[in-house]
Amino acid sequence: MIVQKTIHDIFKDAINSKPIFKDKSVLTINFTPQNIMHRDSFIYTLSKILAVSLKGDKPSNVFIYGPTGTGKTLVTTFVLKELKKAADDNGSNLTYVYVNSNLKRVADTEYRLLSYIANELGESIPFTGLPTDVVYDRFFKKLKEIGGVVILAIDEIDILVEKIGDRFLYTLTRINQELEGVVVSLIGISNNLSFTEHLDARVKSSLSEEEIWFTPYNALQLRDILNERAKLAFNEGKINEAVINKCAALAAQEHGDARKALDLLRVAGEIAERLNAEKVLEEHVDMAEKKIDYDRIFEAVKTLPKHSNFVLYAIIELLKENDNSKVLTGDVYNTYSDICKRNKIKPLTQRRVSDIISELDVLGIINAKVISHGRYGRTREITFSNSLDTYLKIKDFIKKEWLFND
DNA sequence: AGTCCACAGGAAGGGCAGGCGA
DNA sequence: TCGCCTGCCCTTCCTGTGGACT
Repeated sequence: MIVQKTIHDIFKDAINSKPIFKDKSVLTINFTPQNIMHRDSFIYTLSKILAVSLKGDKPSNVFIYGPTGTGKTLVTTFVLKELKKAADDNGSNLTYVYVNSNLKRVADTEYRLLSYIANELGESIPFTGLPTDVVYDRFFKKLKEIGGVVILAIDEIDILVEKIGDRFLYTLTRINQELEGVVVSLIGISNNLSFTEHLDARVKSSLSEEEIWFTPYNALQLRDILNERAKLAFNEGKINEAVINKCAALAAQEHGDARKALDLLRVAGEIAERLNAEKVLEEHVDMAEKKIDYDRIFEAVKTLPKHSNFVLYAIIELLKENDNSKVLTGDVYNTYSDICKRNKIKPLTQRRVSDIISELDVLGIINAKVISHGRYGRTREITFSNSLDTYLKIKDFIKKEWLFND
């Protein structure tokens, strides 16, 4: 009788229980909330700077900087959308283009960037094939045709400058003297303040006509944000205050990163869902933290070409042998060459492998620090940026993916 | 103070593929 | 189809470098 009642309850619960999520998309970075919390002063400042465009005047160029997940992109796109609405209502000629330099095939080269912006403005330009000056001509022609005020918001502008230099920015900041009937204004967004030190002095002063520094969120502000989003994202009773506080606290430790806080909350919810839990618990947040780190590395590794995978494989093999301490470039190159030979593949040169190690470091897959051993030379010291378990899984993936003899 | 190591990393350029315009 | 232009990946050649050793 008791058993029957239990089974009955299980079935009844299954029928009656609500899913954990109401709308998961609320917890992604693409979601723009109606109410942007704790960023009022930044919205006000940026709006004030851009408002002159409604009268057809050129707004100052703005340089926005601050750590990751402090709402720079959110505030900028929000203000631009509102500005566009106001311009349309007002009959002002205003156009804006938002460029994320971190997207592959957008800002790898000056050509790509130009063709991307031109395409956004409605000028069809192939992604390769034309001489750069022809692309510039078409771009300028399109700008003249559009006329009015054109605002270009370039996100992660530091990555752009690193890849293609500052010539393009120089041209853009000088464009208003060259073209009649159109004014172009720039918004540069970056989480790396020091990058401006390498800019041409004229570009630097021009880009920084106005500067806005986005301060990180504190744990209380993150909690407010998460609470607001959780109301929209989760069904009632599926999440409690303690879980939200934990996500906020973990993200606050990492320079107040709202993106990280939202990721933690979303992944914790997904884990709870997968484990058929009644609601999201604090232990799900711990699991989420580990999963996010693994996924981040795995996603990066998946896109790497063959030789980068082999180099990473060599690093993992060596670090495992060395008890997870550290390895040097020379050792990595020897092991990598052995792996290539075993698989009948011609190894790349040490010069190229040195660059691959740098690339892996930039992607956050490993840590590589240049150190000097004095008499015994200068090299890079390579360590894991994550747990050994994560790398062993990555190693298995590489082995399966490239089917080689280890 | 000078030497030397083991690279780091810049510069130049080759080879290939994709795409355009005549 | 062909010449031209670009991006991408790579090699070759080279100079620079921090600090232990002599």
